[in-house]
Amino acid sequence: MSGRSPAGADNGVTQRDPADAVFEALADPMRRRLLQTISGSPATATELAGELPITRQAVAKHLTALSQAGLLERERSGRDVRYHVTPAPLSRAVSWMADVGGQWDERLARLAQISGTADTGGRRLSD
Amino acid sequence: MSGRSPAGADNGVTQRDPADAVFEALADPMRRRLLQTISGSPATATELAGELPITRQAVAKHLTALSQAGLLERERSGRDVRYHVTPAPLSRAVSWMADVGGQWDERLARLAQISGTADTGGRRLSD
DNA sequence: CTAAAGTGCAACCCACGAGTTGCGTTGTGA
DNA sequence: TCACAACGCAACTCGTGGGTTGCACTTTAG
Repeated sequence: MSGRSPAGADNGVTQRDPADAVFEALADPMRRRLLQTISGSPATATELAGELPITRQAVAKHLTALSQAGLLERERSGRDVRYHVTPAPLSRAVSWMADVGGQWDERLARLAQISGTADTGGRRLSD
Repeated sequence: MSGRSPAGADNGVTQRDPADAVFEALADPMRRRLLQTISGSPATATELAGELPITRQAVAKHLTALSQAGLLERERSGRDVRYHVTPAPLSRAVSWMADVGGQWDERLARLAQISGTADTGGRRLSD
């Protein structure tokens, strides 16, 4: 993404809420791929870089982004750092989607409630 | 987003799958806001621009993006175009997330399968 | 018929992020 | 102790997307 707002001061999207980070993190295909891989089995940046067409540094950046979104957790052991998935934030995202989707599908609505109570505690998470 | 791949030809993320568009569309806060607003009640670009700190043109672009992701549907009536939400693609996204989340929540997994079969027909949708 | 409102291009600007290279630091193993 | 491996930080490049302005086109209202 990019675009900022030469309009000055407040864009209306001033509040940096948690959901932002999650959606932003999931926006990048490479990051989704990483997340998926790690979900299979925890891995280090170097390992991941070995399986991907990008450098370790690039991987590291993505991992940082995913971590900041709360989707990954670092686990250091000696000189290497192993990452594993902490999917909790996903339910907030799911919750938001269900909110937007409305009752387009009763099942999804149920899903929203469940994931909502799962760790969000309730409604309202973004804008 | 940005970044391309000077690495040449195939990055490993060559396949432009549908999920890409959805996640990409949801990445932008303004777009999420639009989606949310429209989900409340269908609206035209000009209407939306009136409630937002950006120009109508910018709104139009976002609406195009959301439409291409299959999240909106245009409905022309005379000189104005009204958009309303078509949330089906969201279930694919949800399905993907549940896939990554694994069995972090058994209930979510079950529902994810359901919403997956809702219009995905099955598993596997991205990378 | 004409003015105004709503859309639809198209060109342009520029911040930001994905990716890179380079180098310093810290562990590990022989 | 010394070499290698995995990290971490920093600087730099460049493409892309969000946003804007400007103008042409079509429909509605008076």
